Order: sequence, then C-alpha cells, then structure tokens
Amino acid sequence: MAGTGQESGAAENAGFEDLSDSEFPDFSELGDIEELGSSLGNPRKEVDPQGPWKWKQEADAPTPMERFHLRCLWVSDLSTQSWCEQQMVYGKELPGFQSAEKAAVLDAGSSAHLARELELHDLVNIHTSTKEDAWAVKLLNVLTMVPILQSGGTIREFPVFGEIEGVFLVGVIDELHYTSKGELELVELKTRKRAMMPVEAQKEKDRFQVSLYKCIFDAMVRGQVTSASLVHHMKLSPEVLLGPQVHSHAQQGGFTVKSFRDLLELTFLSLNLSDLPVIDALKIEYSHQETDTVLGMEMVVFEEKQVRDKLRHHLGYWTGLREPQGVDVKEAWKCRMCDYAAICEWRQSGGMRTLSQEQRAKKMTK
DNA sequence: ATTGCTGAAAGG
Repeated sequence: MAGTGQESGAAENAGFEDLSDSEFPDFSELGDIEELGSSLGNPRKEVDPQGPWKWKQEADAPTPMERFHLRCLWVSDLSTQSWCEQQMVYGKELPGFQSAEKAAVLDAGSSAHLARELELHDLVNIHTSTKEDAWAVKLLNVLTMVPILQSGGTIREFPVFGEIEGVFLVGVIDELHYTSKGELELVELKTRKRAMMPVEAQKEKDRFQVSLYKCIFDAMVRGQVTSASLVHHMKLSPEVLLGPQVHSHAQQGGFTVKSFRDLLELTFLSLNLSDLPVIDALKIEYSHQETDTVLGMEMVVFEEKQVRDKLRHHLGYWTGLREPQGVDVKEAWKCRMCDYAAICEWRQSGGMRTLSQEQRAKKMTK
C-alpha cells in the first residue's frame, strides 16, 4: 500500500533500546521543564483561582480547534483525550516533549504494527508536495482496499475519515476481515511492555478508540461521508492536478485520473457502489512486546449512545464550549506516569479537589 | 495569500 513520502524521522526515535525498564518515568529533569512551561506562555486564559468550573468563554476567544490550526481531529487524539484531557492538551502545546522510555515503548508498538502490515502488502513510498496529494494517497489506499475486502480478503491500515458530530475525524483501522460467520470484524492490535492485561481505564480508552473507528467506517459505507464534506473540512482544491508520483501510482493501480477531483469521484463511487456492510464486531488483541505472545482479547460491545455522548463531551473542549479538565481524583494514579505532572495546572490548582466541589454544588441545586 | 502549515498511531 501507499504511504506519503515525507522524509521519515527514523533518527529521532533511535537509540532508546538500552533504557532502564523502570515502571515510572524519572522526573528528575522537571526543573527545566517548569521554566519551559511558563516561558512558552501560550495564550491560554489564566486559570481562574475560583476554580475551573466557572467557564466564561469570551465570545471572540479562539477555540482550541482554531488555536492549534486544526482542520480535523485524529481518533488517536480523542483516544488520548479520554485517558486524560489535560495531558492531551499538553501534548499539543509542547510537541516533541515526551520521556525517552515512553518513546521507546511507543516505538516498539509501531514496529509491531508495521510488521503486521507488511505480512499483507508491501509499502510504496510516494512523494507528496500538496495536501491534495497527501489525501490522494489516502484515497488510493481506500480505492485499492475496498475490492479486497469486498471479495472476502483481509485489509490492514484502512484509512477512515468523515464528519461526525460536526467535526471531521480522521483515523486508520488496524485490520478488517470477515469472520467464519461472515461478520465484518475490526481488529485493533495493542502491544504491551508488561506481560499482563491492561487495567480497566486502559481498556476503556481502547474501547472508545475502536468504537470511533466504527462510527466513521459505518458513515463512509452508508454514504454519509461525501466528497463535498471532505473538500470543505480539509480545505482541498479539487481542480489541482495530481503530483507525478501520485499520478503514476494511480495509473499502476489501473485508475485513470488526472485531477484530485477525478480521484475523489472514483473513491466515493467505489465506496457507495460496493455495498460494504457496517462493522459487526470489534475486537482488541493485547500482545506482549518482547515475546510477541497474545495476552488476551477483548470483544467490544458497541454502544452507540454512550460513544456519541462521550464524543460530544470531548468535542466540547475542542469547540471551546468548556475548559480542559484533568483526571478525577479516583484516577490521580495516572499522573504518576504522566510526563507533564510537574507542570500540570490541573494538579497545581487542585483540579481534583475543585471537581468534588463542583459535584457538591450540583447536588445543592437539586 | 497579509494570515503560511499537518502522515495517524504508537502505550500507560
């Protein structure tokens, strides 16, 4: 399958193999980070000393979508957000700031995914220079994978995209295949450093992730995602001609296309005419990184209302309806392994305490 | 065009 050919950042993740296996990150360097946090001084509103539940959104204040110059949201960001919203925000504000241990574990996970993908197809690097080209590569992948799935085959790294709850979401499904019962099943691989099944909070985040994939995929095969919506949200120009490498790869695939519009038409025609079913089953497979053994499976029950409610709550932050929140006091254990714990405003302002105040306030009004 | 710009996921 095709991938966009930006220069890979292989060098920046290299060389972490010899780090210690300690369970929690070492925060000894956080003195510097504290300075970093204040000197970077992003235009965030000051935290109201009376507590973060008193949101007074100024009418002209940019929403986080605008502030981070985002045209779409990634499923992985929403998934991180469901772990800890405040942590996800720090990740956006201070990109590239992450402990080496965590990077190494993520890197091992990436390798495992790549190995799996390569079992099914080769990768082709395609140079892209415009955003239309980058989307063209994605569309070409959809275009070549839909017939494989339609004829009962297995596909990996299937791109999904579409407007859900008013926001354009983008993601990649690990694997889709038909079960022996003829059900269309999504498989999400999760590799783990430690040879044990994850705690409930981790599972919940993973369930949310695959549920979002189903929402987007189903919308795509139901014809609810249109090329007009894609063009509008991603600010694409249908009339631009495809770059030489994209064009030649399309030709090799047997697609006669010149402009981005041609490819849009073909892709949405294919999606709408192929009559693919919605996803019947969601499966998460946890496996141990070092030994590559399966630790366990989780079949996810798709609960549309709960997923949509949770998504809308998360989108409320992005669209500026509410301030970001950290974790509830019950989940403060997550902070032990958070790279931003030492600079976290939620922690410093006693966010966990004010949350219980908020709950008490709610009770009193009832 | 004065205001440009994006690989998604990787795991806890």
